[in-house]
Amino acid sequence: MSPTPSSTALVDELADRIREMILSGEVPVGRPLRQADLAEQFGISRTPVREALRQLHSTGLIELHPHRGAIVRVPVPWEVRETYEVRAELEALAARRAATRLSSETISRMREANDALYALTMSMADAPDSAGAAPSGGVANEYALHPAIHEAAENARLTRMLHDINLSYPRNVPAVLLVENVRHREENHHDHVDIIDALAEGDGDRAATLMRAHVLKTGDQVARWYERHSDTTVRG
Amino acid sequence: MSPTPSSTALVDELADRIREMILSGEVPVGRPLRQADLAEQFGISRTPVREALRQLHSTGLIELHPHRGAIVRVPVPWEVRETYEVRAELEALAARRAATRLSSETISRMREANDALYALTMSMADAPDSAGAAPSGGVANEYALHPAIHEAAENARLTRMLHDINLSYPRNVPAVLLVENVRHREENHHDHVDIIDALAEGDGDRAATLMRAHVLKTGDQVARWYERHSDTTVRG
DNA sequence: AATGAGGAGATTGTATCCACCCTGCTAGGG
DNA sequence: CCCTAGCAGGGTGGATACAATCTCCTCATT
Repeated sequence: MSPTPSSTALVDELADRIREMILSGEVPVGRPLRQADLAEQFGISRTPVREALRQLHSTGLIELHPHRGAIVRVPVPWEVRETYEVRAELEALAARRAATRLSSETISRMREANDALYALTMSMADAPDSAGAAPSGGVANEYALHPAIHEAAENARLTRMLHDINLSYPRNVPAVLLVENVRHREENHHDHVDIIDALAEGDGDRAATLMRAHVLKTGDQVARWYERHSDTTVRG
Repeated sequence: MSPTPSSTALVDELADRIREMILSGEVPVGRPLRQADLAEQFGISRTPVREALRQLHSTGLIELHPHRGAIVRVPVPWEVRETYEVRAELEALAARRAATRLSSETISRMREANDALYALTMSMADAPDSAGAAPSGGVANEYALHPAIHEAAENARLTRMLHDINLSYPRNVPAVLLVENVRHREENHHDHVDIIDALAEGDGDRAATLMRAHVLKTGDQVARWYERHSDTTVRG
């Protein structure tokens, strides 16, 4: 969330910390975020906390009610669909641009990361204990393919907007989808393979089309997940 | 810039005011924005000013240097191209969605607004005095077609992202392009007519393709304008 | 004359303080 | 018994005060 030049470290880092608490599910959805509590928790005053919360509000992660405080925003399913529809177009653009810019080494690394992700989700499914609380660090690799494409697209604005979208909703939802559902896991891997193939051939149009369909499909799955778990905490 | 629930009125309104000062060119590019000055100017304390500036920073309109203050960000031409490339995809998506949702009355009103804009730019070109300092209020109608499509697209996230993009750069640049250049004026009007025709026929794919090309062309013109006026103030 | 150290002024970043707003409880009246 | 007005408490929004940092000017030294 730092467009070009880094602003002050403290409030941005603070916003990152709070955002991480929300995205990881450490702070349940709907829980009010008390400025005084956060200030005490981080050993600072309320002023930076206020600014950090406002920053999170601008990205749509929390709601700010006039004199009542801030609460973690609970995304309704149709919002998820809207977001993924936009994300699909942006990811498609990124894929189209990346197709003519990716080096063969990078593509090889993308294949490896994709296979590694597949193996990881399989192993996590085998251990049903950890299936629910997917460690965000490990499954953050799920996005390893996408960031590689974003970077290769060489469009800072595009990268930033996709980054912002990724920080809009708790990120453990797509992760649990991969772990808990065999079909999703297979389809995700297969989609990625197809996309990488198109990128390897330098076929931007096909990569874009595949990517758009892939993201829309994922969005549909995430939205369905939210529909199933509606009015429920999103702790995984 | 208010995602869903309105936060406090003051800072948001303040951010709008400052943003308007920047977008309208009232504050020259590169001029530092002093918190104390703004606070005194609006008769308030520095605290809300800080938060408003941070809000503007998150949209990329200003730069925040750690202990040195905020300055209006000068967009470099390649940034403009990047932004318009993203905007083209989003506008294309909006057009595709709008094609199946627009009522015939709305389309009629869009035609009228488009013709009115054409007449307005012609009259402004006839009066060379006001050509340079195009009143933003009048030429804000240039966007009348686009917001109508955004609204008809019925995707809040998409609308918000397009809105944010529109607030990223001084808006008088596309305006002067329309006023000062006959070919741009003609092409713009013609593009709009074609897009409206496609929308009237409910042809989403064609509307999207036309819109994408239209936005990319406009972006190219704007980027060229910036290239010509590089290291110059953007006052028109 | 050029360069670097040092200090004064200005400006931002953070902390603290006060006033207003909102909410929930309680008491009084219908 | 129910409904409404009033009051107390918690919490945020804004103002003010203080500390830290940066810039620029000045002056001494090479």
